[in-house]
Amino acid sequence: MKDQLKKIIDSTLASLISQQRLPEEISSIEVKLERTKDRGHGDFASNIAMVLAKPTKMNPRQIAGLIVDALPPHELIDKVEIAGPGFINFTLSATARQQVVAEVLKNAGQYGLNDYGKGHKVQVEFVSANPTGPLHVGHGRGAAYGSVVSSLLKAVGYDVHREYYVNDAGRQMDILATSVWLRYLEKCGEQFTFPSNGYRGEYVFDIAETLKNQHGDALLHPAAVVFEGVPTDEPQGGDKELHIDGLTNQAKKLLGAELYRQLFDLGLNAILDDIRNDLAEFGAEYDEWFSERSLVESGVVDEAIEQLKAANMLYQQDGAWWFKSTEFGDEKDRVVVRDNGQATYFASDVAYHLNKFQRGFDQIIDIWGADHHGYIPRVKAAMAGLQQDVSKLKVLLVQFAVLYRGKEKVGMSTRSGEFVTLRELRDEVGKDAARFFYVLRGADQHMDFDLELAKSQSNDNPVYYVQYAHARICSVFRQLAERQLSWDQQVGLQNLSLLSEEHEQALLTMLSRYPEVVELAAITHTPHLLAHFLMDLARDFHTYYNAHQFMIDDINVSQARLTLITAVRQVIANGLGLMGVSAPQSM
RNA sequence: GCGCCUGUAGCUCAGUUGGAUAGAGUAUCGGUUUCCGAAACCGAGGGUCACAGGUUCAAUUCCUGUCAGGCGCACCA
Repeated sequence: MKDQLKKIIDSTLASLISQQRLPEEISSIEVKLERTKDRGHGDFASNIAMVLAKPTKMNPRQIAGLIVDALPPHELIDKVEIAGPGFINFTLSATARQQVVAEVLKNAGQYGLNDYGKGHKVQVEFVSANPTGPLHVGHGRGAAYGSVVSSLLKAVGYDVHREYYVNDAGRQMDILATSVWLRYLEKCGEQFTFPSNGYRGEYVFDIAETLKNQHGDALLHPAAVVFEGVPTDEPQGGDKELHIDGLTNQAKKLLGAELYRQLFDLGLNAILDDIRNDLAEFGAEYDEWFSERSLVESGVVDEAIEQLKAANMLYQQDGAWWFKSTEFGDEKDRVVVRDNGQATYFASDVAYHLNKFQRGFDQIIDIWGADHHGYIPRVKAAMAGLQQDVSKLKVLLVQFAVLYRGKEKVGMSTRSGEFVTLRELRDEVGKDAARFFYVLRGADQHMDFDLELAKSQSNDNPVYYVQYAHARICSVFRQLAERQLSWDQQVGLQNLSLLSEEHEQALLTMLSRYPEVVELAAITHTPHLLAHFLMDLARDFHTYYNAHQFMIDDINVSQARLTLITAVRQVIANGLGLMGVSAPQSM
């Protein structure tokens, strides 16, 4: 609808230019057409006359008059008016307004989709939490946001590849393996103080239990031997990092490479399986789980480092290899290989991103927690240094959700084991409410997540409001059957002109706005626009429901109304579907 | 100290990338059911859009500065 109107304006402008009534150079100016906020201003408004005022040195209202006079009569347009400082307001014809109903019903589940991004491959990486423990509610926001952004991009025609980057290499995983081993030793009867920097969560005990069941005493070493020569822990006046690293080295030495790997993999797989399962149940689907270790072990990380060296992007200092990221606007240069010869996390991230570029995506979207924002310049710098087109890489930051329990702020730390897991949240609030709640706010908005509110099955939760609208419409049709009445779509479509109530007009407008909302939400990566649209649509429906009846004696009006609400139900279902939220028949 | 994000109704947040009289939910107060689901609807009050400048036909929106909050500034991930 909007596109059709735009074309009409464009061609009118073109003809005015060819008649030399408007100067040539304005042809590059893009016509902007917006939905009006106020029904009194018609359906669409264009500010084109005001934009043209300056370059043409003419009065905006005068230009508007020129355009309006040149506008050919069109069946879609009922009325064109000049208003305010020079807005051109378009009011659609009744036929134009009604045609959306047939369109919705014809396209059904496809209504709202388009091929804006057709032929473009886009990769979306999200969550990518370290597999050192279960996902917590902080990850939930990234999961909900990432999966809805992916769905939206798919809806507007992109070829979307959803990916989870598994950090299954590196020091944190060693610490997890060490933690599991120590809990195992405890279960074998050894006594010692658990390291302050180890993972203390309940799940570590579970994995240790499995380890004991599978391997018996095979990994048992006396505590005295294990702790021999290990630097003291922080509470004893030492350094917690050196302490835990020392224990990891002991594990590797005492167990040997083979057994250590088995221990390591047991922890990794247990947690990764849990994360996979958790995300699947949360409705966050992935096309690929990309292993960091595979990059390391296949030599891709070393290759990337060599490429940087070859490009003269590295230099050696204090025994470490540094990347000249300051040359690309970063605050300081970054270490790629430590003085102990180990590659940093950054090194494998460079390799991973290089790999993404090499896979030929037109767009690469990274969705990160806001705490990683300092990372953006160095990753972009590395890609620039490796001659990649950095404009393809877009990093979207998801701000933190600050947890509250009523008025009480809830602290979170994976290490200490004190956190609310995503699974707990899902168990108590349900997938639908959790997803809707997360996506309700813009990603760059700091969000207050009140667990009490989300857990309470109260009506404060907006998802019920939208779902209820859907269920209510389903209920109307159940009533219809009960009363042994029928609905004939064709009769309804033929009588749409009888939908003259203001509430009905408002619903027609909402239905036709839906594709515009989906497209905008997709392109700007702002799924909350869709959530808000659905709440608005649900509100318009509830208002309509309370004001008018659908099963009435006037058959033609009745059929038209039933047809209208069928279209409303379809759009709600489509929108909720994109959000990964169910559209229940009853609730 | 530097960088990123944020500041809009008592509270939680929208505001169509610069448009017309700044909107919802919630809370408060008042109303609605012999009628398809009251998890709903209708109405009322509630604002110096943090503050000060600037850009222009037009600024909550863009720029600069100040103030306040969150996050980040490792040879950690």
